[in-house]
Amino acid sequence: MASTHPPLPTTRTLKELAQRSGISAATLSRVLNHPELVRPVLRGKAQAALAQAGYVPHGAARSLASRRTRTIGVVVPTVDSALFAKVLEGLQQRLHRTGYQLFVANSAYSPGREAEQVRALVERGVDGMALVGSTHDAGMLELLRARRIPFVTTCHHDPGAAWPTIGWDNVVAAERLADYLLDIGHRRFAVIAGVMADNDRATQRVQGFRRAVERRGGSLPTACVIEKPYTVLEARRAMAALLRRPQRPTAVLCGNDILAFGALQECLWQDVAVPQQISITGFDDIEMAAHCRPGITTLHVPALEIGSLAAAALLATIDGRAPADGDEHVCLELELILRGTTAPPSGNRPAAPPARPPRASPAMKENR
Amino acid sequence: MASTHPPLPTTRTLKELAQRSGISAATLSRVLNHPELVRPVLRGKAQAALAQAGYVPHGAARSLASRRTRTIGVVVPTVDSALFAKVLEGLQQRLHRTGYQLFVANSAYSPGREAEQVRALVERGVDGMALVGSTHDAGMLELLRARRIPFVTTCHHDPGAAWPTIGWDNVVAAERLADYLLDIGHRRFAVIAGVMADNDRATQRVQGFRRAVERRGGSLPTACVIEKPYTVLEARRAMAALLRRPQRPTAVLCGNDILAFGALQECLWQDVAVPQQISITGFDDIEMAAHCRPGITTLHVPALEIGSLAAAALLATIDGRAPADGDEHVCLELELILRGTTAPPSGNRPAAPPARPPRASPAMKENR
DNA sequence: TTGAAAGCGCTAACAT
DNA sequence: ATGTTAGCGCTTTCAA
Repeated sequence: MASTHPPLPTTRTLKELAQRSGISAATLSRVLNHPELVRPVLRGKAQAALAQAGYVPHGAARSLASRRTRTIGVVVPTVDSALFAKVLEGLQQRLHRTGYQLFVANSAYSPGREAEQVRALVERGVDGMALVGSTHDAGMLELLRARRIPFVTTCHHDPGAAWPTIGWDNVVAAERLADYLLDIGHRRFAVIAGVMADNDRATQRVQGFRRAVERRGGSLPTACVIEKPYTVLEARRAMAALLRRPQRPTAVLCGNDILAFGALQECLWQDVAVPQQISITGFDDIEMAAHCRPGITTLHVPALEIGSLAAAALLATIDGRAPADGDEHVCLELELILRGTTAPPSGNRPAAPPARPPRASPAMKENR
Repeated sequence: MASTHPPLPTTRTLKELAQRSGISAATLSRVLNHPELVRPVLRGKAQAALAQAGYVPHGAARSLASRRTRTIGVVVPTVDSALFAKVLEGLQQRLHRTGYQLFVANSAYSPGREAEQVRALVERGVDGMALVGSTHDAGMLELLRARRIPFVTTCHHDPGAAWPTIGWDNVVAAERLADYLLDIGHRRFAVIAGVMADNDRATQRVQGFRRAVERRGGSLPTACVIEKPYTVLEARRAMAALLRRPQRPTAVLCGNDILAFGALQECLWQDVAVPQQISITGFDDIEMAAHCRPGITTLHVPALEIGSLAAAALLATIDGRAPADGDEHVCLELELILRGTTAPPSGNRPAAPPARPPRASPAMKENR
């Protein structure tokens, strides 16, 4: 199976290449890094020599001498999430175009684990880091500060942070969702939230829901907030539990679209009509939300854009440019996407609800 | 906002630490890398000094001297896929436990782009690489070979490959799915496939479908194979087109669960009963497949396991151990998961189909 | 068992 | 504009 191969080409280093090409290693290096400093004729020769030798720079040596690695680290809670995956794509797109590579690690929603991963990446010499949210280990932040490693945090908004943040205000966004449900007449809510411990985004969303309800004189007792990991299965279990309650909520606010999808499917399996008997909302607007029947009412998070803005902010800081003015704390407005999972509570409506969800499927037109 | 900070600790390097601790840099280095070579007393002192100084090794210097980076690279078609995300998680789990970090790049399903990314990662000095499938740029493979960089390929099966492969046989698996539909009486098929150009997995799945059909004397004309990018929207469009045909297929084989989900939702939106009027199958068994109504009949791909097996194979090769015997070409058997999207074609059944999909929801029991 | 010293391959001052 | 030279911070012989 393993065939014999020709011997390895012997020209691996610049020094060797310098000797056999008659061009000094310094010039060769310049051609690689600052070609404009080398006269076109020589540059051409050098490039030919480099190409002909199939020269591949030695990153470690390069980094040791230049003190940069052209490498960025990112730690997300998990890569197995439609949202964070898109953020990663956004980061990659921007970074790869600029010749950077991306270390990806996951924190599993634990600040301690995040700190470990960050440290491992700092050891690898990353030129910058992207993180998620506001909840971080103090020692980790101190390490980043002491080492002067630029970093940004994403998917949240924190105008007080001493570093750039790229995201949105989870409290305000969640509030808007609840406000909408209140506007159309709902008063009896339940929440299927993500696990809130160490998760500022999940916590803030619940805060937003609660604030909206209380502002209208209602309340959201903790018994009405079910915390669940972000899986479809767990969301179904939570919804199943809610449906068993003597007094069912008329609307269920979910911590994200995965939870909303699970909640919705459980209703469908139990022949509970959505939105006639119960309304459901999500958060993130992942692809599925637009296409399932009924479509999920949610807030659109421009995840790709957030990734690419984060990359841009990082690159700017690395290059010594301060992030463009007013860009230190990008706070995006999330669009409210009304779909089929929400309607006024049935008590509020004059006639019997239609037997089936609406047939119209506008999502076929657009792509989000 | 930017407060003044205490000056940076001055002890950054081993040399400095050596001077102020009275322990030589060599010993300090040994304590870090081969602690068993240092007598316990000295080792203790050294560790104390290291810890107290908050010493963080300099990866580039380390790599330059030791010729390893404790870094692995992986290039997947896209990170924004439930399947590849899980493979990445599997890789991370195993790798992080061993002190490796992961570079993640995406090929966007293009071998040329994959080659670029691999080269960039080789420049970064990765100790090993994980790739997807069998379709690769020849120059890229040559680079990996010349540099003696261990690599594995995943999500396919190729017993002829000169490197370890971890995955399953897409032809055989697809065949099994089609066989099942044939067994329950289907004869009129359509396929919603992934884009096959440069995608061996997508191509082989269609081959498998076709082989099964032809083996029973049927045929799968190219007009019945619609190629689409792996998005829910595109799958819906494909299914909409199929539903418009004068002679509808009784079963639609989809290239993966995302396509199957889209196909299913389009049927639901159009009030086409699944599986009574049309059967649908997926591939991968992503979480959603178990929970939507009806559940999607599919093949279960143990993505997490594949990631972790790939990591194990890589680590074994890096450590100079050959992958355990028989492990060079791991070919996993995929379990066929029968759910609600498949049933015998209606012509084959005695009575009228039930008006609604089945209520039973076994997926609540297990987690996949 | 420990320390001294020689690089690892490159970049960036510094000379020319 | 190009070449010479001195490190970058660590690991790893080698000698003691």
